[in-house]
Amino acid sequence: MSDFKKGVLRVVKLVPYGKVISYGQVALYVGIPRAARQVGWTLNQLKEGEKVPWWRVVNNFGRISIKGSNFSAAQQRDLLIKEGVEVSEDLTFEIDKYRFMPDKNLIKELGLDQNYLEMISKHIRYSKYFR
DNA sequence: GCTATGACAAGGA
DNA sequence: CTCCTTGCCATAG
Repeated sequence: MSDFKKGVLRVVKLVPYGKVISYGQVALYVGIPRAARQVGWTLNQLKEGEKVPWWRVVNNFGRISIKGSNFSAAQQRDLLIKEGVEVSEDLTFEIDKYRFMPDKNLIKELGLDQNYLEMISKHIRYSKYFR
């Protein structure tokens, strides 16, 4: 398995019950800031046995954007609602209310190198989800 | 090694 | 708000 895929699975597993994370955020924590599309691609490859809470991964605008997959948007909505996320019929919700924000320790555990973190801190667009 | 393909993101019309 | 365009980059073939 590629490092990228391993990283994605690892990050997604960190997201707790009732919280969500965006594709871009996952990419950020894996260490490749603009690989959001690949995160979606990776989740699409999931096999049944892998215990990964894929339904907690959503797009950055508070919308379920799953397409052409083993799973459907309706399924994802049901799973999220079951965890207390109030998803409307049009598949949107208040992402700020449910977004997973790792604390400093957790970020440290991700093992991202210092240069990367420093680089991110200079880009407002990406530093938003590190605190 | 090269091309096409996305469960994306952001900005503009 | 909704569409459209561009940038993006790990895989599959």
